Amino acid sequence: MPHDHAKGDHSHASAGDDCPGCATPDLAFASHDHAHCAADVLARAEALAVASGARMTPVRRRVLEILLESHKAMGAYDVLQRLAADGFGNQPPVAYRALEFLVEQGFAHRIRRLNAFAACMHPGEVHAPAFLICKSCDMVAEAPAAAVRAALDAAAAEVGFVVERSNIEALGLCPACRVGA
Amino acid sequence: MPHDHAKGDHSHASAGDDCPGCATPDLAFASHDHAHCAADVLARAEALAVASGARMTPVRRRVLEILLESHKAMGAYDVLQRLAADGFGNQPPVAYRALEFLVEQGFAHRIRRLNAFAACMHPGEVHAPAFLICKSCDMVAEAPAAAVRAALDAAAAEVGFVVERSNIEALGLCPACRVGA
DNA sequence: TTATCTATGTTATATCATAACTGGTCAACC
DNA sequence: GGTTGACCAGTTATGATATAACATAGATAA
Repeated sequence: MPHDHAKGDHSHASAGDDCPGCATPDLAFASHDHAHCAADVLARAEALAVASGARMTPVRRRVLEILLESHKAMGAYDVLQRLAADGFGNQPPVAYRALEFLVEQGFAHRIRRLNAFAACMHPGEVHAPAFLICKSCDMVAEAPAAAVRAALDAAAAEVGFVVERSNIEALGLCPACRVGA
Repeated sequence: MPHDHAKGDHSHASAGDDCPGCATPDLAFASHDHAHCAADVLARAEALAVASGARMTPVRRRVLEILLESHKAMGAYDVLQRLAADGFGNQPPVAYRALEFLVEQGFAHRIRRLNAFAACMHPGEVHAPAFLICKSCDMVAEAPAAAVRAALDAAAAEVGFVVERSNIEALGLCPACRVGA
């Protein structure tokens, strides 16, 4: 098993078991079959939605698909433009509501540093990611950050503060861009 | 010595040595003589600016004073309103430029989660703070987060990512509000 | 003292986000 | 079948945050 999932090994909706997300936690920065990667994540999200009773409507699905097209974060208005081109509404709330749903369900993440959103590459897995944002190619990866969260909780506990939610984002250079520049 | 400063023990511009910032890293959440606290931080920032050749102009000083009035983060437009009331310009760039200067100098921090700014309570000390944001009283404390940063650097390094800047913010309940609620 | 640099002020606009209301769809229930 | 209630999508309108670009004025350095 490539890595531990907090909920045990997840089951893939698609056939086969060469899930890129399992093979590489730093998926975004690794070269991979992105079509497979995106389809796999989408399928997993769909399955989770069915399981939890959350309604994966056409707009919501389309927004997730759009986010999954690349490992970059997208602004709500960029998403909106794409939606409008596909015949969906073209007013901000359409995009924001779908994005909010995806974030709530854990199918997408909000990257505060960029005022943008990125598809979650590990839907259904309990993960507390740190976001690694490459300033050169704009790609965003989710790094496993259990240790970081633990350190943060400890630092907070030291002053009597109880952490409820946190965002941990790092700006820097991904492996590929570090070599290039 | 209350705690270690990376640059050695700082010297206080004000007399005495009962610097609240030294006594309590979780300054914001501890009850303290805030007038003293603010004056001390301001004096330290002024001294640092002189030392580094950075120009602490009237607007910039005033913005820092405003931020120092409480341990809460303030939006740029709130700051602007205060500036305008004091006879400074009342257009957004006036506030944004002063805030940008303060952040660059390390005299203030940007809290991305709040789209707001808070005075740095440890100017001149090398520190990599995590921000603890109380969702009840809105106060923001800087927790010493060297360990958190180290964990983040390590998690990033594992996938070949080099961290340049990072923001670590936690939302939760401060000691006082935790008791109250 | 002139040239240069930096800071402030202003106008205008870009970008990000949400409130409030309208109408449509679907399932549960009578 | 019709009604109800929940939820979703669409729209209008506005609010909140942030920056580009240019004009003016003050400090610094030659």
